[in-house]
Amino acid sequence: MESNKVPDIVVGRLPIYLRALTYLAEEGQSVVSSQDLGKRLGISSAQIRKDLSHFGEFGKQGTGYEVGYLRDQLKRILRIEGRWPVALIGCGALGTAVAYYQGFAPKGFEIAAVFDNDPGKIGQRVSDKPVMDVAELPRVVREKNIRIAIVAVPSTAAQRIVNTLVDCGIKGILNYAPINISVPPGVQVQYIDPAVHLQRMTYYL
Amino acid sequence: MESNKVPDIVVGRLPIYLRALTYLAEEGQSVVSSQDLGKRLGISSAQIRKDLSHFGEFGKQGTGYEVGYLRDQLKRILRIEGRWPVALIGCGALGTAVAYYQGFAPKGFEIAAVFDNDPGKIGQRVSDKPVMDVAELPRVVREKNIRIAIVAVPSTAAQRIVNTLVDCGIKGILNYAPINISVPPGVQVQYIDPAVHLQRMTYYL
DNA sequence: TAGATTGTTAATCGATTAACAATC
DNA sequence: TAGATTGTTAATCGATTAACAATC
Repeated sequence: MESNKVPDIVVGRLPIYLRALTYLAEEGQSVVSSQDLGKRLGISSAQIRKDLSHFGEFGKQGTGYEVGYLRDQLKRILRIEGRWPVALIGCGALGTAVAYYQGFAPKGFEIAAVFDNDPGKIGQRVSDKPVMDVAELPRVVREKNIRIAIVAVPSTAAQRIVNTLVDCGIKGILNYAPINISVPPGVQVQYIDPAVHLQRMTYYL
Repeated sequence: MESNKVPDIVVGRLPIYLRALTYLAEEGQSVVSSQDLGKRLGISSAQIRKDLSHFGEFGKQGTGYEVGYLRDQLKRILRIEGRWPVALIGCGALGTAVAYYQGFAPKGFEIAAVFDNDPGKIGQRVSDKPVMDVAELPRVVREKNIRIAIVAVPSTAAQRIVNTLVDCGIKGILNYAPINISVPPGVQVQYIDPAVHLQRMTYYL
């Protein structure tokens, strides 16, 4: 095990491994080799072994990896054994869809609070949660110990709300607004922009 | 200009550059240097110049890049001068949200047809488009000359529908199902899995 | 002209892969 | 034991960066 700095690109692959292992566990497969897993993901077996070796020794020579065990270890490494509370900012069409999305809970996240700045929306319920005034962000973030936020506001409002979030102590932001935002060091940002993914494909068509 | 094979990672950054240039053009900025742009995106100026150099010479020494011109060149390179018709498969909560998403049109895509296999949904309208039977996929894809599809079906159905799409001649797939799918060479796949992005951040929290 | 910035080369840096001893 | 597969090392491959001549 090398306990130095693990490359971001390696950390970025762990959730992909985890997703595949969770699937295999559901399928009832109890053991998987790096070769099996690699074939499934389009990744070389050497890369999988090297990636995992950053965190420890999880396999058995001649056999491979115990699916459930490796899955749990990856959850531990990624710190998603429990359930992270997440703040959702923006309750328009996109934000509402995010609020109803079923995919977060099984992966270790729950929308703990929903915010908007439209008086017409504040107080209403979305996916069984009350929409709160953005002004309440600092209080709620503190009270619920929220460290991650999902930004689903219009592009024009994105940087402003991100600044607010950072001030509230948010350390991870998942940004659905199709715009680059800037954050201070130590704050993680990930982007979801489906159009960008489509544009990555057209070059090859 | 090097007209050999352009690395995928370079092609992948072009939509990011394009997004920033579109934004700058809207802001009324007419010229941008690689340094400006890089600072905005958190990318080195050298990398931006190197990336662009794969496709031609677009800048002017001492000045930088004309924003509108470079934006249009990137659109040309990415082949998004026109509007690509896209098939949307799956009309549940997620698919419906995708159908209503406003972000595709300005980036060069339009949902040209919506499909589901639920008789209760077929014939209804979603975002002003009729939901069609998946059985009609081959005909519609051919008639509308569709080459890109968005998959928003349950994980359990994803690989099956992807196989159908590939048989229909689809060459690019944007997959919202949280599962790895396999496709033959020559078919592009991109993934949208918000939970994976969240999991990439928790490691650092 | 002086200052700024490009496009490109060469050097550096980092990631992937091949290979294999260890061992289940 | 024989076969298979891990974890790790060293080699390879590719991507990023520094530097600078060219030139606007």
